[in-house]
Amino acid sequence: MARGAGNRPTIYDVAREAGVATSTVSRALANPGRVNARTRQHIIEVAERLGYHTNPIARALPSGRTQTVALFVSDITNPHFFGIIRGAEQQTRAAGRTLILGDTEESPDLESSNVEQLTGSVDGFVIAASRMSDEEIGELAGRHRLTLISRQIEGVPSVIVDHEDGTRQIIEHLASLGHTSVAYLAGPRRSWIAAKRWQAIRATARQFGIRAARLGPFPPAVRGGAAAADAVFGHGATAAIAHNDLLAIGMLRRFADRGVQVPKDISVVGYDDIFGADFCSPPLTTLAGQFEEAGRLAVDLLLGTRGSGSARTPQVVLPSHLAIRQSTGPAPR
Amino acid sequence: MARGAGNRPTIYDVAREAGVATSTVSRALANPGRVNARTRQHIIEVAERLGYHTNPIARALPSGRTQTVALFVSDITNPHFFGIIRGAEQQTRAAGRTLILGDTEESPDLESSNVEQLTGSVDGFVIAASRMSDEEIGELAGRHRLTLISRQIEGVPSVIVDHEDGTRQIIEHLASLGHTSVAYLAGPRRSWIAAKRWQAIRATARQFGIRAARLGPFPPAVRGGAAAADAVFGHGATAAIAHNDLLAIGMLRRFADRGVQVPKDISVVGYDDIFGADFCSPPLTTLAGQFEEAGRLAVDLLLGTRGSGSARTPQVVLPSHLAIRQSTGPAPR
DNA sequence: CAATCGATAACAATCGGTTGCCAAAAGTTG
DNA sequence: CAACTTTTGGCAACCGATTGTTATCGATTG
Repeated sequence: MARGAGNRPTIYDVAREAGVATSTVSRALANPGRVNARTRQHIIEVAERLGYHTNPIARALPSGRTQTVALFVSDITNPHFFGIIRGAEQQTRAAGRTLILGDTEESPDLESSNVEQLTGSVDGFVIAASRMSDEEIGELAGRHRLTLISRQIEGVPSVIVDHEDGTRQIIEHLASLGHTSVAYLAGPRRSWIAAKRWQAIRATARQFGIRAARLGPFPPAVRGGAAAADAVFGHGATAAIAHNDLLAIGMLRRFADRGVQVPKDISVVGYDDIFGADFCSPPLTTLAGQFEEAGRLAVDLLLGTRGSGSARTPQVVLPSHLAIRQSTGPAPR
Repeated sequence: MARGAGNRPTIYDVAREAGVATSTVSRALANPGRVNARTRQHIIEVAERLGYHTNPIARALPSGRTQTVALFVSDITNPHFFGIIRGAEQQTRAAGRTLILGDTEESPDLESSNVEQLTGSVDGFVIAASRMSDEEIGELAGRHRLTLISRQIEGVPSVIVDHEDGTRQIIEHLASLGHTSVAYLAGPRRSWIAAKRWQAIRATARQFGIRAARLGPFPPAVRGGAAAADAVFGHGATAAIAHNDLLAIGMLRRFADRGVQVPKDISVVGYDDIFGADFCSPPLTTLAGQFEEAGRLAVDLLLGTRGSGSARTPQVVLPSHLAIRQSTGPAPR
């Protein structure tokens, strides 16, 4: 049988060297109090000398706990997720765990198959911007420890950034600039948050007496921006609310190419405040949220670190605020 | 003893249900040919019906192979690494493995302690932009499967993007624009690639009869740009070569704030061609490399997928090309 | 001085697969 | 039909740690 790489010393080596039983070594290392202080000290010294490290695989087998958390994002190339990844990585490490990262490429099937594949290797899952249906997620949540980011479902712990209030801020901002017709450049059909954004836009626009139209969907990436820009230009709205910053940045570029001036001819707003939103041209007005914090919280919820252990499933809503930059301005008359 | 989460069916359940021995189940699932086709079919059906999935932990224990690869990056917030992460994730998944991501926060100690902690849980390590010394890396490479990105050390497999030729392209470009004095805004002291870049800049500049100065080091982040911009302005060089695009973008912003015009008053060049380099203001001239490919290749090398198994340790050098945009122009007279 | 009690350490089962070896069954040949 | 070869399946050990249970030892106490 192939030996594990490197022939690292095992608990048996330590036990033999220290002249005690393996169980004593195990307890000395993990469970102080069950073993004499002197013996314990001796064992620790021997372990140190031999360069012993406990084998995480062997430890995980009986307990079923791997000290590992998986994070899935719907598109690893979207800078929006960097904050989430970073926060989750930090918090996971702070809890002495390890983070596994997966890209689900906007595919609900890849999500569930990834979960299936990693079951047993991880203690729980954080899924950001899931593309699965409510039913699928509910079913998965029943069989695994699972926390959501940017998705809210009854009975499943989640962290989202306040989209309703955020969208209100956007509409209010545009209304105060005199816009009376806005277009929402929609995100993926399966995106829960895209649906919520449109709902909020429509409802708030009505309150402010603003016409709102939904165009698209478009790929939520820079390359989707050209079609989106052309669509909104054809539609005639004076303000465009892009599903996310990637799309918005792509639109800015297209407008520049076509000689459309932003914000003189048209205002553009995005969501997420990603890296680059503050130095694109013109700098983008966008809804900012604490996504790093969202990543941290999601891991906390998953590990049960946070909260008084109340019976209710925690549904955290983080505040959002509009970062107003130069891509929005007074409506053309 | 706590049962593993969910009480998933084991190979024993399948064996009992199918009326065969566990070894037969194991072989039927993994080793076709050692078991009768009919029996095998039956076992597979039973496994399917029971919803059986092999427990990766249990499988890993005897073999010592976890089908898992770890990737460490020196700063998870740097978009430069996104391409690498993405490529590594893709290739890992393509090989049926799982990627573990770690942030080492520019700290050599965190690198080695992370490696130590994950030893036994992963089959190998990919370290991008390692901050460890050659000796430490060599020592680590002796005890673990290890591949480097953006770092070259005798005897350790690695993938780098051609910095010498790339730097030659930068200097040549600046020379052709009439610049006679360039400044290199240095990256972290422990960065191998920062040292290499400066070497190449100095050597090539001499060939072209250009004066070269090294300023810094500066934090390789947008926030480092202000100090870097002021330094190069004070120095008087007409062209600035920033250690990376983050720093370059930070400089562009500072120049804009101070009313220094790029490229009329000063030219700016970066390295990496990160997300945002093409839409910052002005768009950044920068050295582009195939970093996604680098991530893929590094995983390939690690897993031994690539190569004819030659005895020499593979040291891949990927080509680079200068993406010329609007941040460079003729030298002011 | 003996009985009892507590602290400490050892034994052994267990987690869920994999695999070397052997035995039984099936098939082949003289 | 017997002897022999080839499949095929089962037994059992093993990976390295954890943990419930039991044995042992010394100390305390009636």
